[in-house]
Amino acid sequence: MARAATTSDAFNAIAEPQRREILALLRAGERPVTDLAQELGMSQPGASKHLRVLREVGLVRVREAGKQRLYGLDARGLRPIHEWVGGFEQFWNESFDRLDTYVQDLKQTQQEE
Amino acid sequence: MARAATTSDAFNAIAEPQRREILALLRAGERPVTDLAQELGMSQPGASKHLRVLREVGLVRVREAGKQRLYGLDARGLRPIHEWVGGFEQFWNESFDRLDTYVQDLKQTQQEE
DNA sequence: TTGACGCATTCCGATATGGGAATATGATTG
DNA sequence: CAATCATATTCCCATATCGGAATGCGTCAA
Repeated sequence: MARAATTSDAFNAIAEPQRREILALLRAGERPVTDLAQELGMSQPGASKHLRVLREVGLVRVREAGKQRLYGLDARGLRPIHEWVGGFEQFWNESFDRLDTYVQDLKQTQQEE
Repeated sequence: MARAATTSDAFNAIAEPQRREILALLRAGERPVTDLAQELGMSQPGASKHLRVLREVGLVRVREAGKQRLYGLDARGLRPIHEWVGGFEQFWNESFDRLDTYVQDLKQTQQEE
């Protein structure tokens, strides 16, 4: 088997930096593709491809507006990620005083040898 | 270019479900490789490979303990992710009343035609 | 030393990627 | 209808993946 598809879930979709930038931009409101492409310095096909991925995982919605297609944010799919990561909050605070102490002890032990 | 390396940052590293499971398990404390492999139903080399990725992005630390290597959680690298995703919190609440409303309006409009 | 154990690495195959270039599609305008 | 604008899709390439199988390597016990 190979790596999971970027479209397999939001975790994979947001692993790509440019897609994160797109999402960030869309917080300001809906935007047409070319707009996004230009603002982020990517090609039009590039933007379209990233938007396709975001659409497939449901992080973005499209609305037809004449010639244009306006993409808008649908952040609901980010919530599970926030919750999963949040499950580690106590560990990036509390716990690591211990670990740092441990590391310092180690260094000191080595110096003493 | 191809897809970014899984080791390029924490976002990529946690895109893989099994690595997420490893991290979750490690909240309970340090564990040797074989332990993890067995508990998660993966092969030993499989576990080793995933742990390597997690180590390279700094989400995990190793400690030699005789024959064994004890892996421990270092969740600090998850904090930036939590913050980035958190930047969308207002959008998965507030904003989507509007969008849902919009969608309902659309449906109604179509029925009326 | 010889085994045995715990882990890491390497080699393989199948697969999916992101980017660039070219092209197709669809709606709008004249 | 023809031309044009806004997007999407397709093709191609270089690259990196995850998984399985086999193997390497360091540590400990007899």
